Amino acid sequence: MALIAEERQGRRALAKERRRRQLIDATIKCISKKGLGSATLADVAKEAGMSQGIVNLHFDSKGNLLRETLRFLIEDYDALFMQTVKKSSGNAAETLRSLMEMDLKPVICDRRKLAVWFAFWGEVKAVRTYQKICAAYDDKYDKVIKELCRQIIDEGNYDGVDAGDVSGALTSLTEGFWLSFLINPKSFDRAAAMRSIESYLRAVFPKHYP
Amino acid sequence: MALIAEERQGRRALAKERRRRQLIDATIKCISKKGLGSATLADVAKEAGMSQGIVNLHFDSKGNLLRETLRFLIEDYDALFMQTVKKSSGNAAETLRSLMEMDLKPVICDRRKLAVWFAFWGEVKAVRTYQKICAAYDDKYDKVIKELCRQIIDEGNYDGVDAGDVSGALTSLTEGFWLSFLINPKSFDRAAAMRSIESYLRAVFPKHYP
DNA sequence: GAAAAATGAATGATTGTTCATTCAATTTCT
DNA sequence: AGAAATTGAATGAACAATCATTCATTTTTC
Repeated sequence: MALIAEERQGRRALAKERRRRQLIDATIKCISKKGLGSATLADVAKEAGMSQGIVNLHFDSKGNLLRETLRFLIEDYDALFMQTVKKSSGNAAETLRSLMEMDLKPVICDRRKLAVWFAFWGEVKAVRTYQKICAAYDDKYDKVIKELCRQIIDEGNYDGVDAGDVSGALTSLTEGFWLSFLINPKSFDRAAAMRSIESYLRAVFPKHYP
Repeated sequence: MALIAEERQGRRALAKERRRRQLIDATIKCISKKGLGSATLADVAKEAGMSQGIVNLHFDSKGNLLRETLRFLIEDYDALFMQTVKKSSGNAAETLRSLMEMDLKPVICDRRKLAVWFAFWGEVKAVRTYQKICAAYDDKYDKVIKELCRQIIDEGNYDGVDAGDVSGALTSLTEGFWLSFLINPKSFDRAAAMRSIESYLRAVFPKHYP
């Protein structure tokens, strides 16, 4: 179906999709540079090298542009997450470690992108749409990680370890590291962060992470 | 020094300080309600039940009001942090746990306040002043917690445990929980978060947290 | 009654949105 | 196939709304 639709698309439709993507890229740059509140449509258009009214032409309104930008960020993350799960299928312990490593990779743990994530998170309580989008995906990832923990606990017969507690700790760990990196990039150390995560995994699941 | 300054203050000066405080409170409410970008000075004045030009009278500019609001939030947190350290002096392990518990107390882990924290964090990369303020305090807390970890490691002769790694992980944990609470308040469970933290402490310092 | 505080209407700058117009691509017609 | 007609993308000037800031005036405090 997607193929048929794409075949139908002439140069025009493809160009349109490209334009939207270029504008979203420009939006990300502008937000990371000036903040969500101060990034204007003129800034975005200039950053993209296009004209004043271009955003309203392609997105109708600023609100739409911002929502689509958030959606793009999430889908970008989601694709990497799913790909990571798929690649390392089979071994739960290995999958879990891969996912933790993924969150610290430069593609994700990039200050420019993180600034935009936090900008949206900062409006989550004020803008219901943002919250819904974020909450839905957070739930999804939490379920996957919890299930991996469950499997590991089952395999290792770990006593007194709750899958939910561990998965909660793991996701919080990475999100907290992101904040540290955003606020204090100089003192942040990717390797140290990964060590922290591994030391935690080793402590909780000693048989799986020797 | 603070006392002398306050004694010097007549009713007027006190009222002025009270006004500033009321305006900061109103600002916090407005930011949590509308977001940092959409909260206007008219909103703040209305929330405080005062007149249009009141913010410029007391803070000169909107930028100043926002900076002072961030400073207020931090000093508020700082006071509690220092008080917690002071109270539970003596035992490093106990102090550390108290600090972790503190971060999950309703006074701190309050969605309205957290929304404002994240709003500022979302602009950290764009507004240098915010970054400097946040980074300075983050450093301060990191040092305290790292020192506590060092003591615990020393007491317990823990091998292969790095104080910096553990303190980094602990602060990341709480900050990550704050984000979870902000995004998904329904599925967030204070007790579960505390269990996660304790499970981490138990895993890393088994002799101190049995 | 003088000084300070507070008000709220007015101001000017910023910014999202609209729209008439231009230009290029695609389709239709011969 | 090539000319004419149509469509839709893109522009940027103009518009309208919003909002921080100012200030003349009123109210309160000492």
